[in-house]
Parts: sequence; structure tokens; C-alpha cells
Amino acid sequence: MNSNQLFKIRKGEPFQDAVPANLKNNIIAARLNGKLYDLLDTSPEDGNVEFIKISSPEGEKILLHSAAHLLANAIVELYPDALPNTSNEGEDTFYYDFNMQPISIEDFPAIEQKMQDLVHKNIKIEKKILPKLNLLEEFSGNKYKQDKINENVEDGSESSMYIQGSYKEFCRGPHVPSTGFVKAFKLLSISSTNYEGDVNKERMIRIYGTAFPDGKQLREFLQRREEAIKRDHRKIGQEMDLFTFDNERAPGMPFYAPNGAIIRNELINYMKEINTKSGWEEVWTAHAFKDIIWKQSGHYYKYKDDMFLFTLPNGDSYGLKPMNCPGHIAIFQRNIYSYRDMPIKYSEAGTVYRYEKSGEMGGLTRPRGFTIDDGHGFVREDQIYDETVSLLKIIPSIFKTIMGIDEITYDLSVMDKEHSENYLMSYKCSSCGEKFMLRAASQEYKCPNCGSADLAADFTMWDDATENLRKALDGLNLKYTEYPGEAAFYGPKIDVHIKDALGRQWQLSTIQIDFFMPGNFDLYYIDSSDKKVRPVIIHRAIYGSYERFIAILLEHFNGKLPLWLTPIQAYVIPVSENYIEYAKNIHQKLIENGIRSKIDISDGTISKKIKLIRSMRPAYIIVAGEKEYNNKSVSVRNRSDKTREYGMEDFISTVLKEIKDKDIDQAF
RNA sequence: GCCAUCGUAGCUCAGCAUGGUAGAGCGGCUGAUUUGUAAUCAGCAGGUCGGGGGAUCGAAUCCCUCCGAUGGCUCCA
Repeated sequence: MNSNQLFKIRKGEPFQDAVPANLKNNIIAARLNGKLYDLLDTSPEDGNVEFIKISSPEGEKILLHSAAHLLANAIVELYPDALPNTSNEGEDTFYYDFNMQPISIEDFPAIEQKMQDLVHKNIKIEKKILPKLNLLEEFSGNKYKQDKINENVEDGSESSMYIQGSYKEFCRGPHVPSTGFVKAFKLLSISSTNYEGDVNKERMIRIYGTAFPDGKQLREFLQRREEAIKRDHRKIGQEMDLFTFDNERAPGMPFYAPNGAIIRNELINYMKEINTKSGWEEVWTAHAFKDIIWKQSGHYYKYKDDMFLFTLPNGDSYGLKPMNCPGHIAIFQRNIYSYRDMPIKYSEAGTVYRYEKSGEMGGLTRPRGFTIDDGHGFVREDQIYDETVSLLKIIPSIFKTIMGIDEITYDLSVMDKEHSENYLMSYKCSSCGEKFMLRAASQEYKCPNCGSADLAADFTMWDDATENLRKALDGLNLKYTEYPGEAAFYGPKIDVHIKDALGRQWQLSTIQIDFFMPGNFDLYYIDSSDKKVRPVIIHRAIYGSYERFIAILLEHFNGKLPLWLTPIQAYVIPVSENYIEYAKNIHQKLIENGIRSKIDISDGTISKKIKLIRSMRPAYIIVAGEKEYNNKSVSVRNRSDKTREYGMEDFISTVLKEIKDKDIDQAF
């Protein structure tokens, strides 16, 4: 069925009756004039109805939602004291929050069994429209549902309740017509949360699960999950001997072992190349600053609790840098610039330190010390567009080169104009004419010159900047989603996401426009009429952080990195003692050609050495014995366990080309 | 920071419920073996069981506390 195929329906006719017989098992909801209906609803008017397949994206959401209710139904039957709160659906998963006794995954089989029973009974899921008062009465034993009703239903109006056997749910719907539609489901994990996300409110048990139209899709999903666990960068990192953590002496601080440092350095060098080509000059800044700079930048007041701060015996107070911008600003401030000098663009692999709360850390994806491929462009307002375009051209090409992916999505975060007080804005004083910037929500709302509160907001700066970002995205034909209200208080931004080999989305790059910091540091350039003008800062990172990016690469490639990033590019094994000399010879030649080679001349069989080195993911394993000695050749085994004999020189040039081209796939 | 689970040798893990002062495999070292593409054989050395405290004649095992890790929540400049 074409999802757009429409079927005639008459007013008063149940949608169910309009479903063609051959589709009955596949259809779970209906859409008429853009509104979703349950199949058991009757049509409010004559029209053309579209049916929602269970396997469509919308159908899958409805299925997850119904599975969540199924879980709640099972929970209240098994745990009569449990109070269901609310459910939510993500991509492929749902959760449901309950106020209930703590349970563990040990209890899952029993809960799943109960859910399965309810599925087998194929209980009808019926809707009842009730006035608010009656709804409140129906849910008199559950204050969470009552809160929901009070929030969502206006006094004197009505809303829907769903009845699934003995289970009732306040819900907008739609749902699958009966529990039998939830065929393939599984409970996944359990965690806790607080009511309404508020740490001061009571704790809820959150149960996660998933559901699919059929068992095959469920199995595939579970396999992908398994695979993700197997590919955990912490596990791969240990297998490849890349990095370590010293949890006693430096929690949250990654230590790179030689193999890991190789990957990191290759990525840094590549970024340096790109920076140089695109005019982002390399700078370097130290890690400890007097706290006055953090007070000036504003970080101190907002992030003091998340900074590493310390005071020396002489009373001087310092902080480790949580951001690189003030350092780059300090460099910018060493000079006075003409409008002709602009833009000034600084970049740095800048290591920052943030005291992440204990529960917020995680491997390399969220450490306390990490290195950003940071860049700060000091630009004229009229240069925002060009710089954004230039970055938006570079970014996808980098991810294509390194990861071989084309699937990139862009978010444009803009101001919520209904709440302009949350943002740093330009104002003009209506009484004295003074122009200045102010964030109304957190500063005194008055003219700094005359004290008048009669101020006129000026959106031009924001509008222009946002329009420039929009134009840049449009001009490059990039599809993007706009998120009003998601902008930083200091300016709009573009975030870039990639999808990895396991289908997971990661936010990596960011391009942020900043009107705030230049003011805090009183930055300026001299324009053509000899006036001081405030520049705008563009903050940008492409990888994001090296630590996180390495983690993503390891999981994306399952540790089998492209050759240029691979720590052990060649691993040489002599067949026996007699060929150690020849093996050393090969190893030496590879090293001389800049290829990262290791040699294993220890006792033991080839089989065993290969077996044991596999976890390190060397790109090529080279076996050297009589045949190779006589042919002046190497026998090479690639990561797919294929072998091939190469002449020595031939192999070296093949490898060098693969490295130089940053190939994703191996040469053979 | 909150909830849950967890912390035993370089790595993977057993032992803990029913307390009696540690055990395996891999790796390492030594010796034998000289090997042709996912583990040749034998021997040896590694741990005050995350730290501290407590009840007990006695704790890896029970209790408390601190530290750390993992999965979520919150946060992520």
C-alpha cells in the first residue's frame, strides 16, 4: 500500500470499517485531515482517510506507545500498589515511570510473561470521552494522572480515557485496536528518575522497553544493541592498549598510552592541515589562569562549581581553563586591528578541565579533562556568512574522509522571540539615545547612561546573524531543522550530527555566533571611519573533542581504523628462528618508510601470535619465511584474514598510498 | 549530586547466599620445542580481595562509611 493512498469514509462510519480486508492486520490507526484517530473511532465527517501501517514511522510510535501501556497494565496487575505516571517513546524504545517498590531486571521475565498473557487475550483497547471532573474521579487513586489531567484538560472540557480490560489510562491516543497487535516486545533496562525531572520530588522507577511489528525486527534491534556493547570504546581501547584511567589518582582524566597517542596525534595533525588551509592560525594557550579572567568572561559565576579552582599560599586564586576562548581573546588583545585585518581566526587543540559531577562521567565520551579542536574567529558582522559557509564546506568533507559517511544532519538553533529577555540583546534608550547590550532576564533593565527603563529592543543583530546562518545552510543546499529557543543566550548556532555504522546519532561539530564575549572583554577593531567597532566571535569545533571523537571512531570502525589512524600498521612475524634476520630486515624497511611496524621475534607458533595480536587490530600481519626470503617478498594478511604475497617495494608503496589517501578500506 | 548495580592477579572471571586468612584460564618469566597464518608442552612468579572503620575467636564473604566504575536521572559553557 502506498502510504498516501486514501480511502473514502462517511461521517459516523467507524474507521475500522473502511480498512480494506487485506490490510486489517497491518493497519493500526487512521488519519483524516491531518488528525490521527483510533480505528475504533467514528469519522466526524465525510472525507478521504489515510491508514497508518504498523511498520510506518508513525505506526511504530503508536506501537511503542501501546507497548508502554501494556507494560503499565502488567505492572499494576503484578504490583497493585504501583502508581503509573507517564510514558514516552524514543527511537525504537519506550519507557514508563512508576511510583512503586524497587524492582530489578530479575523481575523482568515475570513482567514480560504477564504482558505476553495480555497480548494473547487480545484485549480490546477502547476509548471513552469524559468530562474533566469524571476523569479526575476515574483516576482518584493516582495523583500523577490527576496532575496530567489538570495540566492538559481545561475546566469544563473533556478528554479521552483508554480502557484495556481492567486497566485505564488517561491518554490522547491513538492506540493499536487491541493488545494482540503488540507482538514483539522486550523490556530492556531499569533506572530511576524523579517526578517531573525535579530532584526534590519523589523518585520513580523507570522501565525501558522496545517493541516492533515483528520478531525479526526485534531480534535485529537486540543484535544491534549487543553489537554496540561489544564495540564499547572502553573495551576496544583496552584491547588495543590505547588509553587508561587512574581512578584513584586522577578520576576522569584520560591517559593515552603510545597506541592511543598515535591516533590522537594523527587527528590533531590532520586538523592542523585543515586549519592552515582555511586560515585558522594555530595558537597555543596555557592551562591555568588567574580567576579574574573567568570572572571577566562570565564563566566563573555560571560554572564556578564545575571548575577546578585553587588558591596559592600567597593568596592568588587560579582556575584551570574550562574553555579556550578567553585564552584566544587574550592573544587577540595583544594588537589593535583594522577592519582590513579581519577576520582573525585562531585555532588550537586546547585541553580544558571541567569538574563533571561524579555520575556524569563516562569513559572518553565525558571525561573531566579533554581536548577540543577549538577555534575562535574574530569577525566583522558582515563576515559571518562567509566564515559559516567556509566551515559548512569543510565539515562534511572531514567526516566523509575520516569515517566514510555522507549522512550528516544540521540543526539551526535560534532565539525564541517570545522570550527575548533570556538573550543578550541590543537596546536603544528612548530618553538619551544610548545604544548598549543587555540580557534582561539577568541584568538590571535600565540604560547604563541615564538610568531610564524606557528601552527599545533591537533585533537586527540577532536577525542578521541568524539570517546569515540560514543563508549559508540554504546556499549549500543543506537540509536543516530549526529549533526556536535552542540558541545560546549569546547567539544563534549550528550543530552538526553524524550517524555512525550502528545507526547512532552523534553531535560533533558546532558553529556558534557570540555577541557576548567581545563585550565582556571590550574587543574592537578600527573601521574605515576610524571608529572602534565590536567584532563578533565565532566559536567552532569540528571533531568536538578528541576524546569523544576517538571513542566514536573506535565504535564506528569496531577498532579497525583506517590505516592512517591505525597504531600498528604492520606486524611482522618470522616463521622460525632462521628467518628472524629477514623479518628484522622487513621491519626495518617499513620503519624507514614511515610505516608503523612491530616485530614479534618471541618463541611460539605463527598461529598463536596471530591469535593473540588480533585484539590489537593491526592492519597488516606479515609472515616471513623461506618462500618470502627466496622471493624477496612478504606474505600479508589483512583484517579480513585474506593473504596475499607482495614484493617488498610493491607492498611499501601500496601501504604508503593507502596512508596518504586516508582510505577507509584496506588496499586488498 | 540522585537511584540501581558493581569493585578479587596485567586481562577475563570463580569463590561471597550457609564467615575458617584466596583459585582458574589467558598474559608474563624460565626451560624444552623451531614452528607456514585464530592458542606446542612443562615449571615458576604475580593479589594485605578498592580504602577506612565495626560486630565476630576469626571477614574477600556480614554491617557502616569513603573512593571509584557502569546504566539511567539531572547537567553538559
